[in-house]
Amino acid sequence: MKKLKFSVHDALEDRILTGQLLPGARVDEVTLAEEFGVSRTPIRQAIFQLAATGLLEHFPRRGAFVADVGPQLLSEMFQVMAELEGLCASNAARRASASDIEALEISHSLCAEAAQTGDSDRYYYENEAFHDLIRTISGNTFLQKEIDRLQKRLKAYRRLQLRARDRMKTSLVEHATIVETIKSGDEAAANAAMRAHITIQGDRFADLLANLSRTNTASVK
Amino acid sequence: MKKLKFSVHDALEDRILTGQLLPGARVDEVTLAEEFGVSRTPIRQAIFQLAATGLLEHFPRRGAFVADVGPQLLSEMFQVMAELEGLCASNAARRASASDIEALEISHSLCAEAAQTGDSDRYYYENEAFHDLIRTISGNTFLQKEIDRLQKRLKAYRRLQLRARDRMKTSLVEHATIVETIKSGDEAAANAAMRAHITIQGDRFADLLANLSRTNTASVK
DNA sequence: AGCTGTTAAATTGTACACAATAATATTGTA
DNA sequence: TACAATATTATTGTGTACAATTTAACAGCT
Repeated sequence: MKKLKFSVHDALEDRILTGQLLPGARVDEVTLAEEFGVSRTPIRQAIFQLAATGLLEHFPRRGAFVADVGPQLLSEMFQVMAELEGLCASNAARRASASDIEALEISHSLCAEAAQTGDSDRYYYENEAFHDLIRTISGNTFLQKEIDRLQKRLKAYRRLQLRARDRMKTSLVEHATIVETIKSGDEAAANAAMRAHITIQGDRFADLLANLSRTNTASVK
Repeated sequence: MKKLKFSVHDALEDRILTGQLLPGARVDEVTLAEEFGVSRTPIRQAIFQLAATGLLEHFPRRGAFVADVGPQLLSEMFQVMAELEGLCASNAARRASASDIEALEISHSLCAEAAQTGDSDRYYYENEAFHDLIRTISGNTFLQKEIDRLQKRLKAYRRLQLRARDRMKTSLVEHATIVETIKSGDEAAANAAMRAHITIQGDRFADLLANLSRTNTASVK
């Protein structure tokens, strides 16, 4: 029976995003209700909302579960993500002002610092900032929201991602290309660079997930 | 107090999509409750779900309203839609089997028939079928769902769309190009053709909306 | 033992009552 | 009359009780 500062919706979402609630886990109304110190009603509200955004799966009269994204769906989601981020890059290449470019180069150098120190947590953070900035420069707020939604659905898995040092290096090189293409205003090139960048991440993800499910099924047997 | 066959969620969604509930309209819980012959609880469930998908806007303690999409947001949504449908076309060009091509050509000829008779309602229907088919051929189910969501959010406005004869003709020509590019397996060309097709629609929409809001503000004054 | 139909327990769906808050109306004063 | 403070009304948010349905447990049968 904890006191909480934000809404039940946010608290539940946070639990999913941080991995306290793992994919496939059952989301029990009464348990959460007494845990949050509220009745079932607001819990149900949150569950329905999260189900609508895709973070939960809800089956009538059978309860809610944390959405379990299989390798197939994951790959599909990354394909869409690559396309959307590619569009951001196109827009950014077309619209970026001088100060935008400057900010982008600063963000990129921060990524470079993080990569050099080998601090993968910091790189994760700076990388997010880098992509966020491009989305902002893109200027399409609807596109931003759609990407945010997709990111949330992937975040539960991203937590498991490999923190390989070479990935950080190659990622940085890709970022450099993206910065260059945006700087030069070449929409098509920026789009292609960003799409490739995201697609590679997706492939890494897919590999990881394939490994995990293989070891899982092995240990279950 | 009507009896209803589907869920409150679907019924409410239907009212928005068919224009019985216009953008900006207030969605009153008690009114809907007695109208559907149920209590407020299931109505609230539906409202929260629809708000999460973007069809409704919900303000705490102030009620829910049918989402009112301004010209800016509308344009942004169409840009995203163009990108997503473009991706479908790319995928379709890569994956289409011989029978897929055949089905696509049949669907296209049905559009042509509708255009020739000048039946805009029928063309609307056949056009949807044509696009649906391409999405299916694309094979990305996640992408399909995302497009469906977006379509729903636009449908409330699409109802208002011009049924100009020349648009039907040019649309058909664009369809022909799309079919050709998919047939030839040229991903990039299919993508470009589809994006252009959707973008033109979006521009038409924006024009229409601009006119409407102009006359609206004029009549209000 | 394996299967099937019935019964019991657990869990979700709905209704209703009350609490909290925002919107509106009213009244008093300058 | 115009404005401001207050009171009233309406509407949403939450808690709780009960109904409906699914899941499981179990007994009886082949």
